[in-house]
Amino acid sequence: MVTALENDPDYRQLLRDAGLRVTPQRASIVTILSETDDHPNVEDLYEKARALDDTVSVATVYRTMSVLENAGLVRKLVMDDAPARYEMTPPTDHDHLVDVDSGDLVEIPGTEIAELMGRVAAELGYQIVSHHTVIRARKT
Amino acid sequence: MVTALENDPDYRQLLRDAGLRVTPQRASIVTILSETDDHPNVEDLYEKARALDDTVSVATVYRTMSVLENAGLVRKLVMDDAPARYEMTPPTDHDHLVDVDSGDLVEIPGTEIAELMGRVAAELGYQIVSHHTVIRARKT
DNA sequence: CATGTAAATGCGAATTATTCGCAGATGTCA
DNA sequence: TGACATCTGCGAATAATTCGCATTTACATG
Repeated sequence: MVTALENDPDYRQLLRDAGLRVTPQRASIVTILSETDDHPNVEDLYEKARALDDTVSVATVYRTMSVLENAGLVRKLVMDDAPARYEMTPPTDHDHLVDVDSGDLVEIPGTEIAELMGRVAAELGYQIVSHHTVIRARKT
Repeated sequence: MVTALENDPDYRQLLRDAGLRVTPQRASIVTILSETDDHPNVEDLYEKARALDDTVSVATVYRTMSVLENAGLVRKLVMDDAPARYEMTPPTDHDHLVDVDSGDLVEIPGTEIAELMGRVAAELGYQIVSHHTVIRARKT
């Protein structure tokens, strides 16, 4: 069930804090993205957003995701052979594992990976902006 | 300088061992990929392959990379916002770091990351098929 | 609240990377 | 030396994403 937009001042504020205008389209998209547990691609978002607000266009979904990614509110997950998926930037970092047989996307909990990467980047004289790991694996 | 194809039975054997036919196009492409230190995309490969053998077509470069990737001879590096790049599957594993300012692609040496991922995947009941990490970072 | 203005939107066309279909060429193996 | 499955080039087709532009709209300011 999707919460009525009027009851979600949170997301509106999130947008404002990022210096972005709060449009109904953006509100719908962010609401959907916040309330889902999976990692939708643009098509998913477009369809669900349309159900809330039938003025949303695909182009706007793309533009919104780009803008949100830039603002650091959203993370883009680039897949090997499928359209990109998105998730709200998670409070606790995690990486992803794709089940090559079923296509499932599993979150890898914990910060071990992130910590190691930070250390490794530091050794090379770099500071991490973002990192993205996708493991392709098969159930044992 | 590019070594004459006739002097590179290595790559030809590599293809045969993978059950693939050795065509001049594939030989050119594999030679180029083996002798380069950077991580070319299809366009790079196409241009360089043309210099060796002007019958090579883009479609064949794509097909060859796909076939080589499937055979595990080549690794595809999926970038966020640019065409995929390729490298020969390295004897010692490594991951990649993109300098967000210059666009440079730096190899991360060592097996620490790979080991950690193997462990983490195992904990989730999976066995790694491949993993791919791209760190986006900025010089400190 | 009226309103000027930059920012955002929808639409469809354009781009970009990649794949496909097919007819002809060519490795490989008997 | 065939036979034939595999490859190839070509150009057309797809799929994902971006762009151009005319119109609308959020929102700061008076």
